[in-house]
Amino acid sequence: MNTPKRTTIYDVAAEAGVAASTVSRTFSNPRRVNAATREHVLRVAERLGYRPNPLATALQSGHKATIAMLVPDITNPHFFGTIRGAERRASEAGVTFILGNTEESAANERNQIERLDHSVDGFVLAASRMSDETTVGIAQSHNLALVNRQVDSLPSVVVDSGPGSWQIVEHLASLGHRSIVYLSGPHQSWLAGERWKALRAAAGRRGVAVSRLGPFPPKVGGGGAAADAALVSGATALVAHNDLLAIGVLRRLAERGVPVPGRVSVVGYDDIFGADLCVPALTTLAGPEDEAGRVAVELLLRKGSLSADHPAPQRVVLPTHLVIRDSTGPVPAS
Amino acid sequence: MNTPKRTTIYDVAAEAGVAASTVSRTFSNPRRVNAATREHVLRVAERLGYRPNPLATALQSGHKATIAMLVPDITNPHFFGTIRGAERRASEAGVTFILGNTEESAANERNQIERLDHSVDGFVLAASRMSDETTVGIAQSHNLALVNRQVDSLPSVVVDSGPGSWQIVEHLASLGHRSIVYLSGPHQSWLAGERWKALRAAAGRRGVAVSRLGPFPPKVGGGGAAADAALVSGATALVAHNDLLAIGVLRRLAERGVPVPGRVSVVGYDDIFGADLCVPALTTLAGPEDEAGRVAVELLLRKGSLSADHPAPQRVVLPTHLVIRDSTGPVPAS
DNA sequence: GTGAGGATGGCAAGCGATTGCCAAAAGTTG
DNA sequence: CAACTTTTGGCAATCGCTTGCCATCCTCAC
Repeated sequence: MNTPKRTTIYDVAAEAGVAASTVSRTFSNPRRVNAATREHVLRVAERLGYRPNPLATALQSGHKATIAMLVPDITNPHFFGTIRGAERRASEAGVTFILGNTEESAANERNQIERLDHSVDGFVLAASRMSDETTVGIAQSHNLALVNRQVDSLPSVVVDSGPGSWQIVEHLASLGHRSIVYLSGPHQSWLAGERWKALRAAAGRRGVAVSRLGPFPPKVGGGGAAADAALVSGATALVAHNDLLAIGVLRRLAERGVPVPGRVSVVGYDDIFGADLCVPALTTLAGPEDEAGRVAVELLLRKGSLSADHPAPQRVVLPTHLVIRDSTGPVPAS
Repeated sequence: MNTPKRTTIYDVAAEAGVAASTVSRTFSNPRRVNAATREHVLRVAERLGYRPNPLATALQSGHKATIAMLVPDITNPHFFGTIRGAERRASEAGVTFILGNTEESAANERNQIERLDHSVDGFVLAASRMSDETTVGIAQSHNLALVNRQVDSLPSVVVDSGPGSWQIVEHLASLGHRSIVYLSGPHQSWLAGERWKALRAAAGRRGVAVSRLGPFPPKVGGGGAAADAALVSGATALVAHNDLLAIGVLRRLAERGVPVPGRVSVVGYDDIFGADLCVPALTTLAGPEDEAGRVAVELLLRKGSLSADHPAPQRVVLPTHLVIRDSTGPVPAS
């Protein structure tokens, strides 16, 4: 509010009897100044309570020490792991962390990027809703790291749905299920597409029938319609696009008196907080979401210091594992 | 990465045939420039894809259009609601939102404030761990809005534990409980203290015995020790410092074969996601956490434009309500 | 026709750092 | 001791925008 005139390099310089440039170098390029002088300047700076002004630094040098993470829906617990991991890594690196919500809209996503453009060194885009072309276009002039999305050779980290989906199918098949229904999430979601593709492929190889219903809103509330639709399909195993939806399905099934896993088995994706609290506890594909956040930031930071000898941007794939709880069981005898 | 030379007011000025100051005013103080000129400048700016650089603006004018929110533990679902609300409100106001984790440490909190000092217009401090004195000190030179903490007359918003705790006691008493145990959270937590005080007062007025155990870590993992300790106390009703702890307690109780609410009743605070998923579903004191986040940001923004005619900084208290689910029931006959 | 006053645009001085360039000082070498 | 290289510190320009102050130019009233 009241600005008590923060101390600047000039104040320090005057007090220490050196030029401002020397003070600046003391902080930004210490080896450029004599050890004795440096010590002295540091001492004076300390005494005066000097703090470099990141804005001024950024304006001149372009180095902002700030990154932004954009998520489609900050409400969705699924993202909290990723947010957490990203914030942690950023904080460790002394980089300030901006969080933005894109409300599931590609346009909104673009806008935020525009807005923040000048203020950050790069963006972590979680489950981006933008098209491949748009993304590539933006990557031309911005540092990007994608989470749960792959576009060309842009740096990305995904929690692997391929093997995971295979595990799900394997698990269900080994319980005797011959027919699976996939309750899909939003169609603009790349991840939703990947999960479906992987699931279908796995089912094909295992000789299990699989069909897709939806899209359903990936929230608990979406579970009602999803469960009802699944029930008429006659499938004995339901795989939901994510845990939220799965929990909603479980709830609806309970309402309708359909025993789980007695009559149908239910599987989710993500292993969010709460997946082991519901009844029956949810069998779900767990992935290292925190890790995904960390790695994404890592990629961004690394890219910043990219030079000729550095390897090209990377695609990281993180392993998943199936957490088997109580919502899956042997196929009913009938 | 590669900087494609962003367009500046000078580019726009040159192209439009006016001075840079005119371009600047067109954006920052439109009424200061002739309507026709303004239109023209806007058109040119649009065509050139000009975006004001917030850093330069902030450096000169001091107006950063950015706020930071600091939470003690980004891992705790309790804060999700508040974070969400705050981000939303900030976004609505066109203010960028920085999120920081303080790892439950007052020192860390101070550091972050120092670091971000130059970059933001103000801070939302959620469940701050800093002492009253420190907080007041910082408030001298920084814009603060407190969530779930009250210090002097600093702007704050709290989810009211007083009436809430009263409701809890009332509910339990009406079920016949005569003896309550409070399973407390971290002692540095202001909120923990408030809850205990309110609970004790309410119990006193209602003639119910109440005692405090703990502190326990306010996480699911803390529930084990808490449940065990509570059991030996012989109380029939347990009130946990928050839902995480309550859920942990529920879990431990189940392990030990203690029927809930058959033998003991359990109540939590916060109504986090998952509170209605566990078995038995948790009776808990729900508060408008999102709202708290919104209001905190609101207070901050309002304070920014504080002038003589404005009212003094405010203390907002948000109402709670008790959500009665399945973890509370009549006191056992024995 | 003249002067007052408001509207409008431009000039230039910052905001607080970074950094290329230069010169003085110090260190090396034969 | 001369000639040269390396260190070290200072000068001043610059990043992109804001804003106080001044000069015009219009309007309007008398």
